[in-house]
Amino acid sequence: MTVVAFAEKNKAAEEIAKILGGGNYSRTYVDGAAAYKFKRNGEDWVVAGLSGHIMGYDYPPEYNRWNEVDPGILLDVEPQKFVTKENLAGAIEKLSKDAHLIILACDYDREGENIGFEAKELAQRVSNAPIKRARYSSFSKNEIEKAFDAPGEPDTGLAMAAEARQILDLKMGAAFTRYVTLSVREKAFTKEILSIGPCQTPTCGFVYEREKSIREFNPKDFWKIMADFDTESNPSDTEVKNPDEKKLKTVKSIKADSKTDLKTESENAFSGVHRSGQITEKEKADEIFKKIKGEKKAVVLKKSVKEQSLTPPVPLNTTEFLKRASSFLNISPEKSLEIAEQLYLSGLTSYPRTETNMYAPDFEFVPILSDLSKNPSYAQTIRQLMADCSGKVVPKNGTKDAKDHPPIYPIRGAVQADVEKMVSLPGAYAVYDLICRHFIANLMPAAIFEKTRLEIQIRDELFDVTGSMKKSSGWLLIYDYETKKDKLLPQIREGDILFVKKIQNTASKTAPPKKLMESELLTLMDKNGIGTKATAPTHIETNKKRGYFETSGKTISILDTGYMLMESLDFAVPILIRPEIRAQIEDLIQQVEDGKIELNDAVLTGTALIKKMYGDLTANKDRLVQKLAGSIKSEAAENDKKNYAGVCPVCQNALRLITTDKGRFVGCVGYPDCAQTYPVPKTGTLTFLRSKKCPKGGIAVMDVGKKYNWAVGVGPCFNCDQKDVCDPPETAGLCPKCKEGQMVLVRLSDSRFLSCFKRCGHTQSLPKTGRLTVLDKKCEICGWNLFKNKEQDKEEETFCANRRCRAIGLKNEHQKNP
DNA sequence: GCAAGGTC
Repeated sequence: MTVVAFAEKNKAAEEIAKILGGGNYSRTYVDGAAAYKFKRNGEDWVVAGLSGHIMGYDYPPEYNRWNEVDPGILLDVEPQKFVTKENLAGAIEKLSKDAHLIILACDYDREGENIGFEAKELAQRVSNAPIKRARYSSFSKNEIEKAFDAPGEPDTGLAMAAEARQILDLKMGAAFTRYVTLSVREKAFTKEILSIGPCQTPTCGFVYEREKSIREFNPKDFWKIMADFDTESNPSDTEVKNPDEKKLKTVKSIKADSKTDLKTESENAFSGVHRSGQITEKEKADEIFKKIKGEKKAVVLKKSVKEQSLTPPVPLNTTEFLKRASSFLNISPEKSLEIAEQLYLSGLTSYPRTETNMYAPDFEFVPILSDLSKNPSYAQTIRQLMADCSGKVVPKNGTKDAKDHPPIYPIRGAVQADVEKMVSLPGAYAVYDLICRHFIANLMPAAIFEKTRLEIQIRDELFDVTGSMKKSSGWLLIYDYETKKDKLLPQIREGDILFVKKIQNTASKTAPPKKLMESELLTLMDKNGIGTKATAPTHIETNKKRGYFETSGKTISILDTGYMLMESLDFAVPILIRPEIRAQIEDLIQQVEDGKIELNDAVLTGTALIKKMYGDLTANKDRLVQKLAGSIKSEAAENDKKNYAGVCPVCQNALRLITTDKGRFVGCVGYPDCAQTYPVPKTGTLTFLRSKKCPKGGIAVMDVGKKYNWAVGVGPCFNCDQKDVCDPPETAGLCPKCKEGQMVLVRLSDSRFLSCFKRCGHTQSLPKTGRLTVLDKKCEICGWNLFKNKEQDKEEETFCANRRCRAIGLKNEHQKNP
């Protein structure tokens, strides 16, 4: 007879075995699941490590044929629970058979309780043994022993809360996703899925809101009055009263200047901003400027110097870690989490999925610090830290204690080569290094800055000047991801007279909001309870995969499909793109967790809520489909490089070259809702010239049969009065046949010749090889432009290409005297 | 083929 315990993951199972077995345990495998055996108080114990959920919800197979099932039906059908990991299910049954006591020992949270219940359900198929629950939130010996010595009862409410979430998420996701996807496919051919979900959609909503405020932004004019001051009348005059002070200042200034601020002419020069800051009325700015513009002197009215301390960052939880990896290392949340997972599995850092940002009171920092000293990049700082606090380090803790896992911290010290050997993902060392530096920085003293403020008066107008100088690096010594540059000011006292070097009144416009950064999105998701510590990166990836938004570096840009989907939903079911949707479902789930309502009631109420939204969505089908089908067709057209013409001025969808049996034209993909078309020439191969922009506002410029250009919506380029500006032709001279058109140089891929621009048909040959250019000089005999040709290994040749001219034997003449 | 949540 045995005590069998199930932990949520392999590592946890091993930790538990290590503690309860007093260091003596052995590992076996049962159906692929690692199980750790040991003896405890004379009893046999087995702790098996699971791998997250073993079961999942899905619709019965007959509802999985999209084309045969009305998506709305899915809201009246209950999803069923299936085993998704057969081998683990088998392992649970095998182990449970011989158990006289079964202990659920998954993570102490909602999903952990639920995973435990999955194991419980499987165990009960083969065993009548009592099933208990061990609750622990760290792997301290004390806590683990307590949890397993006196295990409690499983918490049905907590487990059923997760159950409610799974059912409602699936119902909503499946019904909405199928409805939108199938509706759009009625109008636009696409294999892509347009998905909707209670986490992914509000995530996209955040990006949409920012994009909308950028698009709707109205820049406003403002004026700003700036003054440049100097303590000396002539900055090049280096006469110094106190040589020591001067030397010191110079050193400081060079430090700042060499990095960034090369504008400063001397260390005695600095600039200030008029007290009014951004002045919105031009008259007011002009009036101030007029009053002081000739002034040469200013007086320092007030000076204040304050010390400001910048405390170190609190310990890393998952969200904070992902944000910093994105901002500092430019690594996406998904990749960062993957790297952190590998670092964790290699024993280099702690468990990466945690909400907690404070250490347990008995956390031992010193052994880790001394191990980290192995890495020479940290050794010096750690030695200093230990010396300064005489071995008693104190963390700067955060305030979140989710009782799940400790913050992310380094477990072992290692140098770059070792880390890269253990985790062969790009960025692995950068992530490890960030975790180590963050850990050390957290234990270090605050950084101290000296902030100086000056109030300077020109006549009776006030200017503000600020300066800042780092007095003590503190934790910034090891955490130099965001270096703040010093802004140095010369030594100045109240009452000093300054020289005014320049006063400027500059007109500018207010800038639109910036695009959303990935780290900002993570903050928004965290704040609004979208996803969990472990899933935020997945929701971002889902949106990228669906083509709703994309990231370039750290910034996120919405794509057309994403914008149109959000815009349509914002109109039809506004709650769907906002965090409220998650909040409402979460509220129901919480009631299940608290035992206030039953699982069934939560599913019923939640389903009713989803049905209401589904009704609002279907009522606005036309609008939704029109916008989305348009954007999907546009995207396809844009990818069809050969035929893409540009953006339709009427409906903003794509214009493309359409060829039918009856002819060809440029038309809008929004057809039949938008019937915008433009004619194109009937004959000749059409090629879009992407580098050419029509100065008369043509949609695009195309090359027609390598003969002439055509601007879509404008007409043939040779009739255009902008022709010379836009596309100066390489002309030789008047056509000797029709005497109307110019002979232009036609360059084809494999040949070149002169052709009449009026297309009378007259052509004339040119040298077949060599680098050919049309010169500005004219032939004195016939008035044609002269040509220059340089063939490899030959002398450069200048000549008149006019056959008639050459026919009368003057070629040599031209050559001699071009 | 649809969601979100675990974890490898």
